Amino acid sequence: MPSAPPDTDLAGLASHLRLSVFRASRTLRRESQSGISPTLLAALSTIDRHGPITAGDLATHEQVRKPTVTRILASLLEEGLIERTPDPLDRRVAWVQLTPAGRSLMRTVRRRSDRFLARRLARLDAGDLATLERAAEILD
Amino acid sequence: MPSAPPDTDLAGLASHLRLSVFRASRTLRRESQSGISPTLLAALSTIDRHGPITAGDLATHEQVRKPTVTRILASLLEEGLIERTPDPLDRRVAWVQLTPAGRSLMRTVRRRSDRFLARRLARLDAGDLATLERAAEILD
DNA sequence: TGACATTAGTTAGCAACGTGAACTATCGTG
DNA sequence: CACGATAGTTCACGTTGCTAACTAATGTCA
Repeated sequence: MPSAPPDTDLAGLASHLRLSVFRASRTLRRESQSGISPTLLAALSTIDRHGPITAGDLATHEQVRKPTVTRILASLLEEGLIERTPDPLDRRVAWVQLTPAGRSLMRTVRRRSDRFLARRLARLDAGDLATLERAAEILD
Repeated sequence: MPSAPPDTDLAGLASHLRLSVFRASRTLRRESQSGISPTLLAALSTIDRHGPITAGDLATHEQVRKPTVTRILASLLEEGLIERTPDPLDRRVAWVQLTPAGRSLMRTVRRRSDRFLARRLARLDAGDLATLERAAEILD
């Protein structure tokens, strides 16, 4: 029913989308199975993609506050997945990047660790896959 | 590039979708603004839609374990949004349904409380909206 | 230069959320 | 009636995210 009042559509879609995304996220969190939590993995992925990055920029990308980033980075450091390099010009900031171990983990995860989700996706047809692909971009 | 090896596509999509859904959920959680947390709202919505329901069935629908449901229901009860009716035949179970206050809240939320998300959705074109609508169904 | 605002990041304390393990109460079945 | 299965609860724990308040370094401007 694409001819319903736009406001109604938006509100309904917003409500539906919120619940769906929320529940999907909960399920994904439970099925992480990559030895690293979704939170850490998302951050690691961002650090991987955006090269050396500061904590502040990471907070922006991850849509998270700075104290949260502090803790995320502490965990990743502890796991040996990232390393910090102090900025020689501005001693308040440090640049963060993946260690070889971090890169290795990202490769593993990207290549074969998403079995759970991939198996579910495999049940969908090409049209639905395209829809999800596009939806992911829109969500970003 | 719809002709790439299916496995590669699936893994990439899975990885992308995971991160997108995850971050979107985080953002939505922060912007809840309906006087009730996303967790409670999702549960309330399920109770609303699936009529009187038991705690176990709610756990299944919400993709959550039973102890979590216990706590969710306790919160909703405390807020006066739901009520429990003991099953007369099986005294282990109780049926949960919305109170008038709960129904009223759901109406409000569905109708106009999703301003944040709706405002963002308003920037998208019809095609993208349809995509998201479909994606929400697929995610379910 | 030296006071003051700004910026980067941390620490501390709090609350929400979800879990597994162990428990109670009830039900069904041989 | 004993014994296993089922519905829920309690308990203790870990993760995640936040705000408020802090430290430290930087920039600005009289």
